[in-house]
Amino acid sequence: MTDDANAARAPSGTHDVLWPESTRWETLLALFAAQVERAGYGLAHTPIFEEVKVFRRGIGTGSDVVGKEMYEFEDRGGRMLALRPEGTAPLVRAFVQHRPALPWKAWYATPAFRYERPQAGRYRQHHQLGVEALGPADPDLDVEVVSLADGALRSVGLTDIVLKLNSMGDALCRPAYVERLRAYLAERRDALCDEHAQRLESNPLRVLDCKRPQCRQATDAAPRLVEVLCDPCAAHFARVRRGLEALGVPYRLDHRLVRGFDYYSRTTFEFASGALDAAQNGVGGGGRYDGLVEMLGGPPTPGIGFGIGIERLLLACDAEQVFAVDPPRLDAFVVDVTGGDVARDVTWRLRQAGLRADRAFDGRSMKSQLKAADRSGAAVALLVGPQEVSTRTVIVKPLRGGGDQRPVPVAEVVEAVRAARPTAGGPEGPPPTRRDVP
RNA sequence: GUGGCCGUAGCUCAGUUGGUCAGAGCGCCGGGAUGUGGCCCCGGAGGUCGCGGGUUCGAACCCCGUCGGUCACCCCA
Repeated sequence: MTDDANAARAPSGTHDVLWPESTRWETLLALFAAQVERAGYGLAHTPIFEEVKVFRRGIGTGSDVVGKEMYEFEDRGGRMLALRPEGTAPLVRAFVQHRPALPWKAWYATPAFRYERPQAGRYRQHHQLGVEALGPADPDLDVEVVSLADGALRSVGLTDIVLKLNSMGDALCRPAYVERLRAYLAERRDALCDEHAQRLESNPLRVLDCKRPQCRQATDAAPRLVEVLCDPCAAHFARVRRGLEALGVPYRLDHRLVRGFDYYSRTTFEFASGALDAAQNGVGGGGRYDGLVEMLGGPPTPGIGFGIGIERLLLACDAEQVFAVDPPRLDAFVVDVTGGDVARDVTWRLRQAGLRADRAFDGRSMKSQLKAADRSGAAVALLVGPQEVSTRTVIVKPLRGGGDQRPVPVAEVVEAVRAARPTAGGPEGPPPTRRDVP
């Protein structure tokens, strides 16, 4: 990029998604929507910003996301607001506010904002696809949600992904475990990295997912939460595991999986792409949050959900060389060298008939217009010169594949173009061509 | 927030130890007799070398600052 110093540009950490890349996004959204709606989830839109307390109470002030990464601001009325850093808390807030009938299953596609230093796969505005299911404490709901996330990732062709699974216990068994872990680690404080020696008191769980070798060593033999779950949590977790196995969803138990938000309880999970060697290889994650609704002022209501990062999912697709999506092509491109009346009328007519049609502007030469027709990817070019005008015809010239050009009466143009279309779609036009999408 | 690397035409990049160093490929625009794209040929537009300051007789090349990008840490999608 060699912009002038004063040329406008997207803010640091944000990015534009322009055509044709945007067709991948569209296709992804459509695939995702089809899968989760098939499972009874309905689309929910909530505001892009919320009162700060929605996130503070739900995610927890101890997390980095809330502590130092939120886009907070005070509006003109003195309200403290924040751009959403994730998707769960806003949806739970909406639940608390509207109290829809249970079970309530919703999905969303939304931007999320975090003030972090940008790097590969990490943006200040990124986008997430996700679902939330409120009401049932049933472990089969966990199975449903995890398998939906797994299915969403696999539906775009990803295969090199690992599902990591853990249980964080509940308010009964976790506190006891945390104390035990703290005591265990306290004896080995010197073996920990500086940072976690510090954080030992405030949040010993986080030491478990430290990547530094010394911390890994110190925690290898540490007591594991899954081994000391209370009976109900253990039974829940066992049922979840059995369900995933029954559905053929492969997973790997990971006792170090301690997700960053305070609201998680019991089942937590994360998907990592093996194709991404960057530090940001997590393409999605989620978990159960049985206390969150109460934290936001609602009645005790269990819940579980997941979020998938769109940018990271697409990066993983690039790395695995899957989910290449062809942008939709035009059915016809009108080339008119007689002043444009025919281009104007014929193009309009084709569009009215549900066909994809475009044309050249500014009265360019035939060569120029044909080049544009070629670049557009249109199936046929419709040529109009003085002779065609006088005979009220249009030359239909195939641009792709074989076939000779032939004159067609203007009155029959729509049918001629429809017949020349590469795909036999409905009157609304062909669907986007998808490659590598099962 | 901390650190490493980078910043030359729309894109990908060349630019020797500072002195025709402002270039190439692709893309874009135009042309290749008599209305017809893709291949090929010819021509053209387009950059105050991110920005500001400094060193020097002279800087795209050196120094400082700044902005942006990128990678890593932290954390996460």
